[in-house]
Amino acid sequence: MKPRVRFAPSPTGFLHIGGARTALFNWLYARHAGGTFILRIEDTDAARNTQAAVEVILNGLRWLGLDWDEGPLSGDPAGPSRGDYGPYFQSRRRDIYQRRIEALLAKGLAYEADGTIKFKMDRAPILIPDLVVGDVRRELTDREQADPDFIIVRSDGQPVFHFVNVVDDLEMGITHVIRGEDHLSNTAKHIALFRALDADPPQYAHIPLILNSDGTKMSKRDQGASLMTYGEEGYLPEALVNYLCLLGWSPKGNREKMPLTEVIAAFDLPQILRHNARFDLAKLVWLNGEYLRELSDERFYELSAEALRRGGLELARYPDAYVRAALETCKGKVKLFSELPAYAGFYFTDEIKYDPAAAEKEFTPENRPRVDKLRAALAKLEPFEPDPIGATLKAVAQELGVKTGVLVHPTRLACCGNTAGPSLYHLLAILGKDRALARLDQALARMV
RNA sequence: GACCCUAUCGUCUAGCGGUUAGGACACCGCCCUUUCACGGCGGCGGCACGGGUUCGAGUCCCGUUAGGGUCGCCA
Repeated sequence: MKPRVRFAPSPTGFLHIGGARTALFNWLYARHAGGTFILRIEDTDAARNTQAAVEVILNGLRWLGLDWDEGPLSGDPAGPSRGDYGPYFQSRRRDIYQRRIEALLAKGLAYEADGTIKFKMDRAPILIPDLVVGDVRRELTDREQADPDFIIVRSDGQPVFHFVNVVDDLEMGITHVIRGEDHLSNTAKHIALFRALDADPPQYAHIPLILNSDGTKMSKRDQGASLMTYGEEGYLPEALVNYLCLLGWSPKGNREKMPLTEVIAAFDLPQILRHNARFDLAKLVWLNGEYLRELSDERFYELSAEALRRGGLELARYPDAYVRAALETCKGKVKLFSELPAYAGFYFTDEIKYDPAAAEKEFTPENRPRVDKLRAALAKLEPFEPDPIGATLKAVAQELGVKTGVLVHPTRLACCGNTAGPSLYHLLAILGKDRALARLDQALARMV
């Protein structure tokens, strides 16, 4: 039987990074096993659900490249969907839940209490077979000893999570429930519910949680908790996906960066680690840099331009060829697109802000005649291209009896405002002789 | 309070009774070099603690400690 797995988020208006990884692991397993990946929206709590909140989830999954075989195609519960097990919004499955409630009532496995309907929970410990954790024997806690039964229908008639989750997994033919370990304890309730519904529970695989870098629980408000921020801050989805694969699962063989197709081939449930993992942003950044370096020129250009516009630079004022040439000098240099406004901004403005410490060090009276001599040489240079520019720098330095670096540093600072940046020879060529000389003059004026 | 899960460098991990405990990120040197980044070389750094079992334990068992999770008319 082909596996059927699902990602069943509640539309709260954002997609948690942990939820994204849960979706990823479900997706990976489905793709690995040739199964079906289903997206189901758990919108039973009407008060906090909106179409926009659902769109956040859909867009998040799309951004990551996690396509679902069954599920909604839009955030509209009444809108189109794909698959034969719909509706895929719990808010549209009221009658299904109602039938199941009536069945439990008829069998005496549920009863009314204070306007709610409660489920008659098993008193004996329940064995939870788990593909990741192993067999877990769950006993009742002291509070549950006092009253093991739990509410499955609220007094307003709305069925609650534990119940709808089980009913939907049953009705949708879910074979493997892959979810966060925070649900492990609750699984006893779910298994009892499956039994009461005369059904075999699916196989469970509880995956470890993602913690903050300090080891605390990652909650909504924590930095990096929201998937959306990664796109905004210049991360590539393929880098994030790769990183997420490495959190709680290992390809073995000292592999780090690896194509998704290979991850799919190697991925399996029993190899998932049992302990929580801390989110290490530095490693994500490194991976992002690795992927960014390999990007096609076109995609690099598009994402870079977007990042620069986001940073307030007016690219439209410059010829497209100029923008492309400028951005090409940045490829392989930055690890995040969000670094670009600071890194490449000098290409798109004439107001250079010098790094104060560097200015003090480089814009000295001693450097004035050197830069002046270089300026004169560059002014006569034709064609104004990287190789001859480099040769000029070296020649002037030699005449001056100094290392090339002595000229490079103040020149770079004059043109970029920074001590680090793209290849100086290339950047000067792209800036063009007029702009380059003007920046040199501006810097020269400060060297008194 | 009860119940459940977990424990290898700072972090992510390899290890599945016999290893000089391996790799990656980060960090620190050196090399390369027009800066930075990349790349190359090297360094720092770990089996939480205590008992067992065994000829032999990072690996198996128990306990302690620590971290995480759950016990809702949230999901």
